[in-house]
Amino acid sequence: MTNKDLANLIFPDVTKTIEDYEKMYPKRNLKEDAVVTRFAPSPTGFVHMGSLLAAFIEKKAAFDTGGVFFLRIEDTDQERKVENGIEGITTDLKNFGITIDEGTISEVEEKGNYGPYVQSKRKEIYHAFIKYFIEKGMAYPCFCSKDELDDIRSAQERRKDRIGYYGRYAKCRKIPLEDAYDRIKNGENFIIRLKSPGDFEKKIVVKDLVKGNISFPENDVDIVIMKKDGLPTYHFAHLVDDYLMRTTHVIRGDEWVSSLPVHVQLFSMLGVKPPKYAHISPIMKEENGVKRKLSKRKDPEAAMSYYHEKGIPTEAVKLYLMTLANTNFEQWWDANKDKTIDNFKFSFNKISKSGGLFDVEKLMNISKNYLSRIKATEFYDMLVEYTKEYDQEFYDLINKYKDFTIGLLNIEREQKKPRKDYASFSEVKELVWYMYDELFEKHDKNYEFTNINDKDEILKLLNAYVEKYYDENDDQQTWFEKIKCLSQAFGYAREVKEYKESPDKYKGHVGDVSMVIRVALTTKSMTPNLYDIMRLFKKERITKRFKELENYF
RNA sequence: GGCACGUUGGUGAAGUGGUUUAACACACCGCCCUUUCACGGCGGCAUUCAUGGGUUCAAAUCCCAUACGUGUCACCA
Repeated sequence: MTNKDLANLIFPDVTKTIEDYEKMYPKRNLKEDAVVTRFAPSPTGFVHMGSLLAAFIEKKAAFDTGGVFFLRIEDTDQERKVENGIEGITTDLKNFGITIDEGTISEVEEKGNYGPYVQSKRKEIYHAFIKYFIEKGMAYPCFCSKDELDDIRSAQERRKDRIGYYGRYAKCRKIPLEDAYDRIKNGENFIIRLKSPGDFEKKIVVKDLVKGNISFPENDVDIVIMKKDGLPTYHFAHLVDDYLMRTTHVIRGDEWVSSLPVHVQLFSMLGVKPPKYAHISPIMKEENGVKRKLSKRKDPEAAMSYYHEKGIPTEAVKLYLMTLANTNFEQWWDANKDKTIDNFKFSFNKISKSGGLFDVEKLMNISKNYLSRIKATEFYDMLVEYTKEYDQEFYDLINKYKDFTIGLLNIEREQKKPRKDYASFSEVKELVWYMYDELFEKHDKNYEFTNINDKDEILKLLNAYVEKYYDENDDQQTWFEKIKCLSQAFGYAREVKEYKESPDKYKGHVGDVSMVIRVALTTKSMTPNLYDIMRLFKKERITKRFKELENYF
């Protein structure tokens, strides 16, 4: 009786060897420093912001080095599986603009030469590897029931011993080959465990690209590598898949760091080089003074759809994730205002070691910056997309007045320091409603007059202005010069300075007069550049607004 | 409880033994300003890097201990 006999009994149908698979999936033909990464989620629903950050980093690392980024579905836990789970992942990635080079593309399709990319379809590959482990005496069947395992655990707790199936507690490890053979032959239930060669007293040092060198005791736990349903556990699937798919960098959440001793052990038992590891910290959220992991269930901002509905451009979310991914990105972006994320070189050692708080405020600020830097036409196109889905009325308006809207969005945009009005598409309408007559008519109006608020004075000023001064063809300088003249004619100072020097001589100053015009047209005391607004309005609408004010009084 | 990692302002953080009287950004506060792009401008905001000890001429940076936080210890990933 040999290990081989046992292996053949357990896997009578496995014909391919691991060498066959190594040949089927050869080392990728890429540049020396090209990085091969993978996003490997379980199909349990939408993609969480933390996973998205990982996917984003994985994509970026591969993109920067001319490598490959692929999507693998980890569905070895058949119980957690969710209906259309794969679809949820692929569409979330697509909506977020992360394209995959290889892997699963829908519930039923995939592309690339290293598949299948869905773990439940790789059973026979895993079996070949598990068979190999058994043949080599590196794994063995375990017949322990749930109750027996519980007993072991409570014994360990009682003795204040380490928890786990190892050393003298690993009782199935000692079952003679013949006995194991017979029990399996008799149809007894079993799973496969790793025969760990590790020694807990010895230390190993594992290099992590984010956390640096981490030292652990060697793993001596005989972990389960194949479950009762015949599917491998995460650890074993990780070994087989990332070896065969030739992954160079495993980027994942830091809940995996404590498994590192198991993983490096697995790779060394197979006799192959492990990938490089980068463990990223989770995104945190603060609530009632307590920090906790951003939760898929409790926090709406963990889902992509949240940003989509709010009309926060995906590019802004990406920029924010980039600042979380590489702490030096923000400064780089500030110094390279015309560049995009693609121009930025990602580096592993600039990933933050500890988990940062998810700061929506900061995200909004980044969004403002982003939206202020793009072309008005780009902004317009995205606004059309957004309103099409969420605001039919505004959608119709901006389509009807396309050039006008673009002109409006372009106010104070093409300059060194563009105006930063908008953080999201959902707030545009509330900021510019007064620009559209259709919205202006039905909107609640609260004219925010300030220093000059006498009804008659206001109407006199406005009348004189349209009749004697305003000309829609004036350039900005002439236009303002005329307001100064108007001010002078009504006893207001031409310059603010003059007024400040001798306030008794004047009723106010040119700023006060400008304000009257601004408020009369828009009802608001704070608007973008008044000259530009008036250019867009033209004389007709200006007179109309002034008239409406008369009725309002 | 074992193992591992982390701890710089309200927040994200720079910083890797001396140019740090701790960068930058967000938030906050003050002042100015309504044609200086006011969703701006200027200024302020940690005598101190969790705490205590040690090494050193010199420490946020190195070492030790303590506290706190996080992860993990499944036939879940």
